[in-house]
Amino acid sequence: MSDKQDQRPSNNLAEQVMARLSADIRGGRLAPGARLPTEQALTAELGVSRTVVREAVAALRADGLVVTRRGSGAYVADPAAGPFRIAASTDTTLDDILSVMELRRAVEVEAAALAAERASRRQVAAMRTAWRSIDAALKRGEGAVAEDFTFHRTIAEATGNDQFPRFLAYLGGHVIPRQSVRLSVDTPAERRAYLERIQHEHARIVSAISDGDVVEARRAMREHLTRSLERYRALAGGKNTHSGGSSHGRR
Amino acid sequence: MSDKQDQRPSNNLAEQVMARLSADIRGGRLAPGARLPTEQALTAELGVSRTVVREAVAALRADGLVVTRRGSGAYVADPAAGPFRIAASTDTTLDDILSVMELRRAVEVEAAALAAERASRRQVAAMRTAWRSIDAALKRGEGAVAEDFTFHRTIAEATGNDQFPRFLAYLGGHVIPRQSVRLSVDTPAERRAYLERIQHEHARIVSAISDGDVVEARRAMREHLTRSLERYRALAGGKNTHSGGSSHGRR
DNA sequence: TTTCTAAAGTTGTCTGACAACTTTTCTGAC
DNA sequence: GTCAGAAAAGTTGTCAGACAACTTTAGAAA
Repeated sequence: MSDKQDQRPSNNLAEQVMARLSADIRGGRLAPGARLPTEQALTAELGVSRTVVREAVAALRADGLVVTRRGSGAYVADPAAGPFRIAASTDTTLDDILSVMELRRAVEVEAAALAAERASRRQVAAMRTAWRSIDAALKRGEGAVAEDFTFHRTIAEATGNDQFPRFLAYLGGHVIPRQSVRLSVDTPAERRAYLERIQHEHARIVSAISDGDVVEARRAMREHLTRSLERYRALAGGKNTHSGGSSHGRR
Repeated sequence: MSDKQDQRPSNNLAEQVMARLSADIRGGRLAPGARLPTEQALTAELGVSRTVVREAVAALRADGLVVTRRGSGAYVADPAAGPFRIAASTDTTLDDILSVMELRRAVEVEAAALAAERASRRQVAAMRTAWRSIDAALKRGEGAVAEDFTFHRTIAEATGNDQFPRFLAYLGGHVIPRQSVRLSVDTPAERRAYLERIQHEHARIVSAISDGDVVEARRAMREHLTRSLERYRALAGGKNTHSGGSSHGRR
């Protein structure tokens, strides 16, 4: 339930066919391992040319939903495991961004802890270099969003687990671009104070990681990202205590 | 660096063309917003038919890497944000699974904390129901992997943040299937003892969430998943202290 | 300079054909 | 009756050509 698809008419026939087949697969009407109708059958059933059907199947194959075997047919992929993606359409609300930021916080807090356990001297040095880059950008009066992202990436890389930087990079594309909005609402003085506090938080994170202090690294990163979240939440109007929306009285 | 692609010859021309274009985009040779070569140009340059080129572009469009405008051309999508996916090819190593499990732990530990803050009475009841389903399955002598997954999903849903269950569902497809391996190496007695301990851990997690005890919920979930990780790590031969592989002496 | 029109360029769709490969069916020997 | 091999049918992969729908550019006219 609640898949939130882009359900526009899509003047593209191939996309319509793809949406149809994709729904059949995710809806369970086509079980994993089952064979799709032949291209000929689909052209007849849907009233489109084979070109369109083939492009639709190519798209499904790119999403990992089906595999094709020449001479045999197209089959639903085993774990029906399409890629993970975040809506990222035009109707992204502030609540959507908060949801993604919470997910990001979960990953980065743990990344800081793992980095404190595992970071090499060289990786810690990379963090300090990234920190100084932010400082330099701030002194130039810039927002330093790219430098900030690089800083967080160096921590993710220090986990020794490639999934962390990869996932962070993915999330970054969905959160970072809007940070300019956040910064633009303040006066220059407020903004400068804010950015300096951020840098101080960054420094504490690096210190903890450098010391191998897992607990403190986690705490510092959590505080850093939680403040970022709170700031966003305030922007949302303060009426939501969390991204869920609907209230539910417990206790 | 270190992208770890499936670089098999791939007897499918369209996939080769797609890989080529995909690399051009991710490698920055085609900047966001830039126009791709026309289909005609690609057919000439790559020596393939227009059918092949069109299928490749359709695949890229499905991945969100390009958008096409009829009569105008194909353009690199703005945030160049393809979907997040985990390798999941045939050559998945134990280290790969450990990497994913660490990412999962990061997300689920935070999910338990958020659930402790936000879960409604109904959602807590759903957790207890899922817990009893595991119990019933164990009494029937089953492995209860599906029930276990449902249990964890109820917690993710109780965060009120849709990203958590969605991401967990995605990761589940890459980790859960292999749990059968884990269970098959034990004697029935060992296995039973293990599963009962798991259930005890589950119960502590639910209690903490039900009490609204954020710290304890986090701790219980972390302990639960860390033990799972350690078990896997032992299987890997114990020679790796973490998934990174290469050693790097610090301190 | 501005505006309208025509032309060229580009993607979207259809049709037909053949190659490469897999699955099924048929045939013949035992 | 059973099995092995060959033939046939079925299916995806690739190529080629054509036209429709739409966009961009170039040119003509005011």
